Amino acid sequence: MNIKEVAARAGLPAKTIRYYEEIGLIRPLRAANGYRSFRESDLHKLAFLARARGLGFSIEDCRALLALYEDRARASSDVKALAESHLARIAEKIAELRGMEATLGALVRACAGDARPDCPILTGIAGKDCCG
Amino acid sequence: MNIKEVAARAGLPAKTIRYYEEIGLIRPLRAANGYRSFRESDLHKLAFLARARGLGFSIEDCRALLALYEDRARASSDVKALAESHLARIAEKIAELRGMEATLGALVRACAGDARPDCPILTGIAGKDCCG
DNA sequence: TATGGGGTTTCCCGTGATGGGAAGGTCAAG
DNA sequence: CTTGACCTTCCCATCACGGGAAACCCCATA
Repeated sequence: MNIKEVAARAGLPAKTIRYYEEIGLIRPLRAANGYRSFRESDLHKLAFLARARGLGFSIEDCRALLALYEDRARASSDVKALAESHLARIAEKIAELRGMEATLGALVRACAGDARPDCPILTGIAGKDCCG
Repeated sequence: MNIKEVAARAGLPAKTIRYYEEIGLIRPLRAANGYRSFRESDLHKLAFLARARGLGFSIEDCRALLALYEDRARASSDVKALAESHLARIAEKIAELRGMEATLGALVRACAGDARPDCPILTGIAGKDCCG
């Protein structure tokens, strides 16, 4: 399989696939003409990576997940620990964003949004009572 | 005021303040020795920037907000439009993160997390039924 | 056989918003 | 005069790619 087909099937840009090879996440073979030659196992790994990235795992997390995936002697507790720590990061981010949403939402609701210059959003950002 | 004091009072690292000058968000004076010399107005702008960044606005959004803040002839509708568009981006991100949280959370709950290799998290990421 | 068009390769630069750290100038206190 | 804290500029690194150039490869058609 050449890179374009594998890209289509894994749902990843060709650029990303080359990058993943460069950082050692996959090791496709090479044809005589220098083209990358992907096996089914490469495609499988790329699809795994695409899904893990879609769940927000960092590249290094993905590397660890892939290693666990390929290690038949793994303990599921190792996988779960990784996933739980990522879940915690996700929850933190959500909390942070919700804080922003609440603060900014209140300012937006207080703003008339007309042609006049008076703006609670600006005074809110400027004032000491903002972003508590 | 030298940079360290202004950094402490604005709640920003000195590095960040230098960067903000470099990209033209602030224009502090210079003392004879080459040191930056911050006025109260610079401090005020930096505090504004720190809060706007804390609300998740991008640097370019901050530039626009600062311009509006300094423009006495602004229309509050312009500010509100900017803020609402940012609020929408925040909501999108929250939705995306909640999707991840739901999917990954379900996988984590299904995983025994013991010494055995069987792991619904890995098969979930590997399988076609993962990530919507 | 030439030509065209698409696929592929490597290489280098850019992103956003800083952080780290080196090399060197300046200032106030002891 | 020295020490140590502060300041300066400059360059490189982050993270996960994306854009685009220059060159090579393959296949089909005229």
